[in-house]
Amino acid sequence: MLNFSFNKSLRLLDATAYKAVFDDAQLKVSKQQVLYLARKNGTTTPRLGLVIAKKNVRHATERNRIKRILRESFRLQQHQLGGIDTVVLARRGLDQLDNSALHRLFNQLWQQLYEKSLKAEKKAK
RNA sequence: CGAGCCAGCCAGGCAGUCGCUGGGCCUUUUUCUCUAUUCUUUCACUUGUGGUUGAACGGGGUUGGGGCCGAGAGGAAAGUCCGGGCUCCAUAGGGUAGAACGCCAGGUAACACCUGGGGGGUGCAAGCCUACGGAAAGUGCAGCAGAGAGCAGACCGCCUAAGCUUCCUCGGAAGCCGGUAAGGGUGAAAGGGUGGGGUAAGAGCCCACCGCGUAGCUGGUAACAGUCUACGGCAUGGUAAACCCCGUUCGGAGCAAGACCAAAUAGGCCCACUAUAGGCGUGUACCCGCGCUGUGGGCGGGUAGGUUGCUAAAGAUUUAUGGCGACGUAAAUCGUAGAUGAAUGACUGUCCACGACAGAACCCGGCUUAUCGGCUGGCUCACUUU
Repeated sequence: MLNFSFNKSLRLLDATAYKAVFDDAQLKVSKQQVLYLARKNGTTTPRLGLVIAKKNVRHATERNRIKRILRESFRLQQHQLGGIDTVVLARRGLDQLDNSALHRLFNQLWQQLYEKSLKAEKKAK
């Protein structure tokens, strides 16, 4: 039985961790409303960081909703990803989507990210 | 039943699966650590004590894993517009400047809030609105229209008594000099209103009533009110969310406040050691040469980071009691989010009225703004029926 919990070890916890991803984004996946930046973290578990700017998503309730659904989708996909640190940035218009559309969007992007990371590994070899 | 007014309450429910945050309890050698007892190693001597080495078996704390239990956004959590608590800094006292407030009384920790009362406005009414001190200290401002807009003003109209001139039928007529704020007209506003007297025509010019002002009296804690009394012929147009004047209040900065612990790197201070030394690198090794460089320890400030502040509170509910009321007092009961790259959820099913506005960030009291609907109570008006 896999463990689908989502505790602090699966999050980016401070500015240095965020900065590492921003400065060395090996993998990028994006759609009109979101951008994923990611890099290897040298461990076997993935970690997630969120940047939902007030500028792009006006209301606090909408920001909370997006973050919750993002974390939920990450929680369910975590075993596919391996040791990757990811920062997700919201763009304008993300708050226009409803919950099910958000789920679809995020799952699609996690899939793309996973495939890209496999390719990158093959190249390295 | 229709239209409307006021006050208060609710903010999708239920079930299943998977999660998040911080509590409580249990469990697990998972980490580090403290410690009782027993045995053991070795040393000292005052010969059974103390130190020391290791082990066994307990107990506690801490960290990690697992399990169970119960808790977990709002009426506005929002805007950050007021007021306070709390924290640090400053502070003899007074004044100036500046800001806020502005009918009266009360409530409160305090307020720009609330309650009660008064004045004004508005609605048939229940009610609602009210920035409601001073224009009789000074300065300023006011489009268009209009003759004139603040020591008023003759455009039309009205008058021709007095004075002058001319004519004359000696009654008067015309003109000049003028008079006049009743009427028309302009304007948001034209310097009290109505009636009478008066007059050439008029005019607070005089009178009555109404209104206004001042002083008194009466009622009221007061704002204020009065069908009361006296006096004043009437003066003082508007604007103070224009400057201003008067009265009252106000020290500053904020939880990124403040307190504590505290890496790495750089720098500071102190102490010890060392100057033909030592360390590192290098010439194949030694001797020796060359290049680079003081070494070790401690202290304090302080950054990242962590802990705390951090939720028990001017607290809620109920009852009693004082008060018209806001609210106060007393007793009993309850113990109600505390995150920090930031939790309080996601999915599925189901029911219905088909779910609005919207997310705590030190904490309270207000105000303001947003809001799908639903429910409860009280009241007003209109209609119908009896």
